[in-house]
Amino acid sequence: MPESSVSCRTSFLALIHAAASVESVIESRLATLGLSIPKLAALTRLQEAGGTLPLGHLAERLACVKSNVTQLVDRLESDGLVIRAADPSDRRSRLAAITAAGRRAYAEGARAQREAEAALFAALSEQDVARLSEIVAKLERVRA
Amino acid sequence: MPESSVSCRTSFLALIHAAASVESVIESRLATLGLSIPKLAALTRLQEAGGTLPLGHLAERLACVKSNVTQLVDRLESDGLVIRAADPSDRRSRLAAITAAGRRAYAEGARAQREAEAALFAALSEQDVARLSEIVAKLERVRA
DNA sequence: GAAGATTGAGAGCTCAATCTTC
DNA sequence: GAAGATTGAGCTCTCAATCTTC
Repeated sequence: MPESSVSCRTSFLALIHAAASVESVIESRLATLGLSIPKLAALTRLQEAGGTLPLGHLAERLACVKSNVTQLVDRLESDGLVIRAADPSDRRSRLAAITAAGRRAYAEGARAQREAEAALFAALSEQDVARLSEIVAKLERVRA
Repeated sequence: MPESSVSCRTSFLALIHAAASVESVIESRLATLGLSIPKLAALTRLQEAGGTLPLGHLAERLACVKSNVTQLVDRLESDGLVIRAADPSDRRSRLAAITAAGRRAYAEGARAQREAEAALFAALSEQDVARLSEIVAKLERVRA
């Protein structure tokens, strides 16, 4: 769990960073299943797509760079959760395919994630959630 | 800039993650100065401490593991921003000492950070900031 | 033995360069 | 040449093991 602990003092950004660190609630639950957030995210996209996806598309849906997916799938593959297969329609392309073990891991991971999120949700009122999205939207506007 | 882009869809955690990604505002400004958030954080702690700090203390103030600081100081050292010195009082200990270039980098970096934060602040009302800290506090409570 | 720091291995991320196939 | 994927180099971070000094 990397999670830039070093930056935890950027005055008001500290708030945002602290908020982000609740990710660790989910992270630790997933860790007991041998999963991580990036791994579960990949399995989720794969599952959503029916089990198979060219690496490039997976990268898009994960909103990250292709080389990142190459390595993520490497790890997933050595975990036995995914395998690479040839793409019949284009020999340049490689398909990431979820395995039976991958589906099981996905199911358990998704449940753990739902539960952790429910706990987080429970701590906030509807109004809190609304305010949070509003604030985030304002902040996002600066970013551009 | 690592910044776990892959996890950007954990339903409501997506909000928090999006918020955290405003860090990139600061990150890119620092990048033009050859700095990063962790590097600037280390220089800041050093500056606060009068220019010198045993690596272990630096790790504490940075709220991270010692081995992380070892490597961070390695990079800072090859940037010429910090040097390692012997600790006269304890031969086990090594001192990280900020250099003249390090002080200059700190000054520029701190200014860039202040400006970026001011821009972020400007986007929020006082009430927004208050609400945000409140929400973060609630979330933090779950984390335990 | 305990406290400093470092090293080794590995997860997660990025960019630039490369290789194959279209 | 452009689109797939991969590789190489590097940043940030963690944990476990090691080495030196107390």
